[in-house]
Amino acid sequence: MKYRKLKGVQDILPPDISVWQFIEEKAGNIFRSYGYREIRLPIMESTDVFTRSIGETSDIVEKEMYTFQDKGNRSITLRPEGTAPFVRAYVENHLYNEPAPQKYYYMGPMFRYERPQANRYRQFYQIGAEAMGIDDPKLDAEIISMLSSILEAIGLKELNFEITSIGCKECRPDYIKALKDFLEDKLIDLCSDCGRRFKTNPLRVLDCKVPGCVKARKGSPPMVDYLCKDCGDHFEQLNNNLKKLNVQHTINPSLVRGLDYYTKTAFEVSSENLGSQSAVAAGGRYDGMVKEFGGPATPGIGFAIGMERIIPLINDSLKTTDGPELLICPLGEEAAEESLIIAEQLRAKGHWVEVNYDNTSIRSQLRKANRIGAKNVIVLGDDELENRKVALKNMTDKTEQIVALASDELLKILKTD
RNA sequence: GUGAGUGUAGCUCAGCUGGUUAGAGUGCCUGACUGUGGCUCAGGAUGUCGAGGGUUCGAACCCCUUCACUCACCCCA
Repeated sequence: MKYRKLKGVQDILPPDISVWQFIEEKAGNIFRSYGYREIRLPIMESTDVFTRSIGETSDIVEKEMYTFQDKGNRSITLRPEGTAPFVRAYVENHLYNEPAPQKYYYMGPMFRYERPQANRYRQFYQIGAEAMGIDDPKLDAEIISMLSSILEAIGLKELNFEITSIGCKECRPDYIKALKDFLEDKLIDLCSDCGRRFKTNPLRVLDCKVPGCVKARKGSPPMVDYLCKDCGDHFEQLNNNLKKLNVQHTINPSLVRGLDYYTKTAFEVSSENLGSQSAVAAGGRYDGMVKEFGGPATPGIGFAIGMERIIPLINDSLKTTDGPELLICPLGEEAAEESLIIAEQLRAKGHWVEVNYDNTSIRSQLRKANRIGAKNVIVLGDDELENRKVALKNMTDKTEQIVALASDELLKILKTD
């Protein structure tokens, strides 16, 4: 084989496409019922769109971005996530001038240079939503409820909704200090990764799976205890609203976000039925980001669903392999030409009609009809051409009906199927 | 970037402590059935044994290198 696909990308073939379309359709319908409108953005941006917002020292920026120089020596990056480009577009197109909340959704590929793994790819697809201009926790509750509706509509079960608040510019530093104070004298018990995390991103120590670290951080102060008045109230109201909306969730104070721009609400949905990469969707509030992008101070909240994370959870029965409504099997050259004409007439009426191009035995043509899942078949030979009548055979119940060899006669039969 | 596992037919995989001509199942094609499918039966096609090097009288099998895939760590949807 001369060429192979790049590491971490995948070819999505027709049997799987029906699953993708199912998800996209369900999600789109629910988005629109909540007033979210589709937005389509470029898959590449100026590199600094990401470095500033995601955080210079985050793993994504440090080692996972597909970045290259274009012919004009500009640094370009294939988007590793959807929110930063969205905020760029939001500001650039002055979308904040529309009445708040402004609500958008998108579906498309993201790119991260990571080692591929089960349910993790270098090119992966996200379905995302962003709601701008409102900082009321009712909106937080509503968007989480919408996410829940989408996942439910797709038929996912055994999901865990976890939420927390990671505070804001005011209260988070206090908490980080408190956490570091707590961990300081336990540093020897932590794994080497956590030793590093202690310096770069102490919050990360909270979700380390190494048993020694789990033990060492026992009794560590929870973030929610350190929230300022504003963040604390926000979080409390969010919880109340979620209860009223009947969204089952748990509070996980050690939930950590990988991106720097998040404030207050952070949430994640995971599945017990995936491998190690169990997060199917995640999101949070980003109240400072629009201003950082040069727009007016505007709160925002959003989430993204990982397509590749939900697809393995979907029932395989959605993988359909449809066949044509009619396969025309000609015997001989004259019949073959006549077949083309009939097929064209039926297609013009919107029917899926195939013509068999192999001039082989009727047996082998019917075998083929069976294999491609044709619903009906007509055999077109010398007799049929002469009498202008054909037997239209239903492949499922084996019945045959003699009809005139004319498109509208055939049409009548096809329609009743 | 780190660690482990796996590469044999289109697909799933056998192939003993190295032994001569590399197999099975499934799928594919054809026929039995002169113009009627699925079942059955018979026949047929398809492999640089991932690649390169080495050891050996002899390598799919042992050794080295390399590539690819998979899973996990890191991190994340």
